[in-house]
Amino acid sequence: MSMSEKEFLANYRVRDFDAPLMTVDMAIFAIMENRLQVLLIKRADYPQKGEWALPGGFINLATDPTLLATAHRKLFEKTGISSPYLEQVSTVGNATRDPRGWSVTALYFALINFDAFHQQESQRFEHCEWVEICKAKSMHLAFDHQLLLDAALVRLINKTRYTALPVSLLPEQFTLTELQHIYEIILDQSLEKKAFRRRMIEAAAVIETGQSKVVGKRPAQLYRFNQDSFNFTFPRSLELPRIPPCKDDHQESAIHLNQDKK
Amino acid sequence: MSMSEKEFLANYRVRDFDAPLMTVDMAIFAIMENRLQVLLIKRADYPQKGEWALPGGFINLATDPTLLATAHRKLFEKTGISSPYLEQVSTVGNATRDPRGWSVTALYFALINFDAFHQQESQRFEHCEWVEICKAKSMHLAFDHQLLLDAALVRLINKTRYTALPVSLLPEQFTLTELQHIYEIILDQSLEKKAFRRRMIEAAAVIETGQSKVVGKRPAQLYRFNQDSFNFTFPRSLELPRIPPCKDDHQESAIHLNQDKK
DNA sequence: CGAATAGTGTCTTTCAGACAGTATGAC
DNA sequence: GTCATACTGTCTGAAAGACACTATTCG
Repeated sequence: MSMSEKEFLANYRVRDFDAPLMTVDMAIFAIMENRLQVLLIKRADYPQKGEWALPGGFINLATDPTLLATAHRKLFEKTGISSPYLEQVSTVGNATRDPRGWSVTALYFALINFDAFHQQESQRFEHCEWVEICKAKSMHLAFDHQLLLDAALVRLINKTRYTALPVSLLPEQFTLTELQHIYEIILDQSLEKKAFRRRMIEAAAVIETGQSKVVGKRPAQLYRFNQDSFNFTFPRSLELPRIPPCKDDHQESAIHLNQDKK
Repeated sequence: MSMSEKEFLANYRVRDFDAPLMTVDMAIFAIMENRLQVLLIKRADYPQKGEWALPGGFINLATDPTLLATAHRKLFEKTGISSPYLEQVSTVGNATRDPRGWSVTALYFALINFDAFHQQESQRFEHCEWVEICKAKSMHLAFDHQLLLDAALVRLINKTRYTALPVSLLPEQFTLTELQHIYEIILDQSLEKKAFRRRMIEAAAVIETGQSKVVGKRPAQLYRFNQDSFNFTFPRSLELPRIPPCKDDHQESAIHLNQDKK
């Protein structure tokens, strides 16, 4: 009752209280072979040994200053990359997701350039593999990692519609055609070239570097991401593909419906 | 090595490992007296006894099935409300935010109708108070709760620009003028009446109930939220207030700039 | 030259902002 | 009638979509 804050803290023993397990899990995305891929590991230890899972693990209370630092550490351990795009997606906690007991995981997602990964891969002994999204979606993953992967994907797809986030999947310099291609892969939808370029350039999301790159026939201008627009969002989202007008029948009634709106 | 998953789990002792403290904190918002307010409590116990803080606390591993359930329980304990708008904002964890040690908190934000709160207030013994946002922002709050409050506010303000979220601050039925007023309070910006109504009605975010309500002179149509559009987002955000054109001087050059764009 | 890729001109469409107008009811 | 509040008509403007067009390089 008359204890001071100092006394309270001196007598406080964290271990005296039940606490849930706390982990950090990572959905690490990259583009390779024209597909969006996610890095999965094959669990080397119990529980769920041998199952495919998102990389992740415990916070190192001694060395990780923050939760974000834990995520950076995990990412670096798996990919050798130290400055990726990294964002918290959500935190899931319940009594049943881990057989060891009540457990909470903070899910982060990272976007990396696959070339940067490939070069620095070396010091891994845990088996890990890049898996195409459509395949990963149909796999059985450990714990509730299928749900986590889904949440990360939804976030990526949503943000692709109104930000320049996907630049983080490309190297420093890129052509607008390459960038558009990445958008199309993520959204699984083709985009209008002119509208895409106008949007990127007029909002100054990307900046011309002056250099150019020859891939096919005509050389293409190289662009880089405008760091000023790190938290930039476009004033409108990219639209969903239009419902192709049903030409078989009912076309007239559809037109009537549209006119009713006016 | 040759241990089975069953054996592993039988020998696993959660307490054998260091774990951070894990809490859930709540930013509970309501509108009263034409102001956005947040519910703060005066901490009854150490640490930070006597300081103002966001309501929150530990997960009850025995009774809370999920993290969201913990948030619901906390909210109910403080407000008596069981079906509010409740959403996870973010999770903050680091070694320094709590003097007891490495600690993680999952922040949720809730929107409630103040009338619903008021009626059911009774069984509280911990001192709690509604505080206007501008005042709360200038107060000293326990731990990093000032940062948490800020994160929740940013989320609320952002979502107000592109969703119908603020309906959760009103009773079941409301007039469009009332709803617009709530938007204006949150955004601290006046909105165009016609544009606001068109947006809400044409997107079917709200539905006419047929009933009407007399407040001032002419009776106003009552609307209710369209549950179908729970996860609905408007195709565009409400715009920021235009920069009022500087009439003192430089007006001509401003006009030139506009024309240059064409 | 043709083929292929890079990049532009310009019209339409959608939806928010502006603002003046009309409608309804209390007094 | 006036006044206040509810509600509408309709023009402007910003930014996305559609699509035909030109430009540059390779062979």
